[in-house]
Amino acid sequence: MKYEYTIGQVAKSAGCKVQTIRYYEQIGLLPNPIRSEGNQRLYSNRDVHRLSFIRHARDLGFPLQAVRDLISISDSPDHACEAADEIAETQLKDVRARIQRLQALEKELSRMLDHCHGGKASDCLVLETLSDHSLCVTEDHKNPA
Amino acid sequence: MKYEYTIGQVAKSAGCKVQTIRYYEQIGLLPNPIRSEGNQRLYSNRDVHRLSFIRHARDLGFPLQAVRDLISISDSPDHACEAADEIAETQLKDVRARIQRLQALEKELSRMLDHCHGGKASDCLVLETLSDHSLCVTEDHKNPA
DNA sequence: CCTTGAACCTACAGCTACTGTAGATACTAC
DNA sequence: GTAGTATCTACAGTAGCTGTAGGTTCAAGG
Repeated sequence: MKYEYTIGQVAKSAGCKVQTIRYYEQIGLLPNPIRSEGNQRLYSNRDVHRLSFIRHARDLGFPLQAVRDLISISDSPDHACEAADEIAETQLKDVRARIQRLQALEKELSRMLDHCHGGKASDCLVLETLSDHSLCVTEDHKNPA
Repeated sequence: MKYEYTIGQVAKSAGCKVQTIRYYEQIGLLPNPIRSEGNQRLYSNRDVHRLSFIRHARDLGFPLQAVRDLISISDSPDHACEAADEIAETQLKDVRARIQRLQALEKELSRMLDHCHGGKASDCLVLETLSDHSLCVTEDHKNPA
């Protein structure tokens, strides 16, 4: 196995910061890489691949713990697909819940702004609405998301 | 002005934790309340009102700095409504961007899962997709949100 | 009056997922 | 040889709380 990439090159190809890679190493998400004579980290293609797996999962909004689980699944020889499935499904539910919540927020915010644009500065509906929760149309945003 | 509410009562009515209130006080979002003889915090209706303003803004996703700005606007005598408007509008844009991003994630996640359900455990598309960014249909999720 | 238990107090550590900084060393190009 | 960039370690800081430890205060019951 060739170890040919510096941390900077790897960071660039993964679209993340150098510190992020060191952070992943520190928390055990990436293995300790070998070092050059001058004590600089050297990465193989395999390492690069793992990092891109992590970044992709993170881009998809998976929390680090889920990424950890996904890695251990994909590392295990029998690839327990159902477990990976379940993690992805949990994540999907979470994403959908967040979308719902954000849409409720959007509704309330734009309602607030619509009214305010029409009114005078003296009776700013933005501030009034914020002051008085009872003016809310939607109460959905109180739900966890 | 009557100071009649304990921190616990205020927390309950605002739907937040006691610690959160102390935290808001610490960072200067809530004024230092008066204290009872036994050194316990006592709040007025005005304090309760301000906390509910803060919580409502937070429920709407405003970051604390925006909340700070909104408070100072609503505290100022001439109520610069346009400034409040602008903050709300920024927030609305942000919410919409987040919705877009999350919808892209949703699409990719469900695509991933759809394929996986159909396939065999041996070629888990969840793990494969995560491994290979090039399998992505949407690349939108790379945009900041 | 005394005790019990809940609510309160301060001060600080911990959470997620990084990001930034300081000061030192290594590598690359001219 | 030297300049400039990349890397190294170690640690502090970010947002927005939340939890914990170890101690006080308060309200109710016996």
